Amino acid sequence: MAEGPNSAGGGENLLFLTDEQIRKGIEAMFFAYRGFTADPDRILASHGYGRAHHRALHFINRTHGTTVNNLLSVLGVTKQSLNRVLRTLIEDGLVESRVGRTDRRERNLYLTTEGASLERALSEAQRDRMRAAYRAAGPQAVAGFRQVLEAMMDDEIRAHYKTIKERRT
Amino acid sequence: MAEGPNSAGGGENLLFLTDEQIRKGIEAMFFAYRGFTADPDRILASHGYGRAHHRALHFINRTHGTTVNNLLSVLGVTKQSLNRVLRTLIEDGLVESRVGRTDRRERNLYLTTEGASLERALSEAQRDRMRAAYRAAGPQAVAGFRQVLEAMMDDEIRAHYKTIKERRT
DNA sequence: TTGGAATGTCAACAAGGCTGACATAAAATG
DNA sequence: CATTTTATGTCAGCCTTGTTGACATTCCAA
Repeated sequence: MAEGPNSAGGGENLLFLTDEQIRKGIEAMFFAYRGFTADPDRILASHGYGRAHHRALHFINRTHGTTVNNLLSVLGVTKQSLNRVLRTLIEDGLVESRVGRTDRRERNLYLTTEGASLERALSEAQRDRMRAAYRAAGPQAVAGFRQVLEAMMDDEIRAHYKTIKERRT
Repeated sequence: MAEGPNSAGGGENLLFLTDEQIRKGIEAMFFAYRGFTADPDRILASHGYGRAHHRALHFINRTHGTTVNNLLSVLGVTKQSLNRVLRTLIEDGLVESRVGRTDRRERNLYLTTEGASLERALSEAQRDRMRAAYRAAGPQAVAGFRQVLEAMMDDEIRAHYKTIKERRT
């Protein structure tokens, strides 16, 4: 038969999975991620913040009152690293940290009015680009985009993502 | 009509572009990129290298004999930053830097046997995950994935990407 | 031949990861 | 009630990888 390296199994058509195709996908991912972060990065820089601050603001905004531990597992960083970022956000009055009601060891995190305002500016910039890309590619492409991205996540992380996915706000 | 915030024009159906959809896409991008880099990161760490080394190896491998300037514009970093990475790779015998024949200010970069070997290990790990994701999502999803990613790049970067795309090896 | 562009190097600094050690308070458990 | 575990914060030190600025070298073109 001599079908080449991608003829292995399952009865499905896997000929589209050439190394060349996949290599292009890798580079597309690399270049697209740069575009994806470019706009918020500019805003952040003008405020003296970095991407780490953006991520914290984003996830605090998405799940109001989340705990530090929760945030750690979503962001996948150490508490020391997150703490440095949180401390500056709290000092600058963008984030409020309240002692937990049921468990007073916990800290529940909320955006202040000012924090919500910066978060909105950042996510609007990012959404604008994403919206333009979606629009250019069309609904069917977007569905495929999401499918591939979801399949690319680590299992544990996919659980986080799905939690977010099912939430109704 | 009261169609909501996404009813603006063009005659196309843009109702799928809800802020909620787009927010999910943003988070998918964030989580997927982590998965995308996780496997090579582990290999790199065991060699005492970081992502910057991976990127350099990748693009030197793709365009043998590329110059430093060329690499700079693809990677989007300063020459000082790239130089530090290149220096360690050269010192460790993974990359060879030859003085340009026509212009002796230029340095043409090549992977050594050892460098090519590490590059292969890194890209194989990354391709394995990408292949699994592609396989799980199917050919149509992959096409959509690539369309959206391409639309998300900066214009200048898209030019780089397309150059790569059209190359026949 | 001289000035400017391209290239590379050195030094210093910052962001944001990491580990390790330690403190505190509160909850859970014996 | 005593002890252990959990959640959080903090200090110190290290690494990678980005940044600027200053400066040397090389080449090309006016």
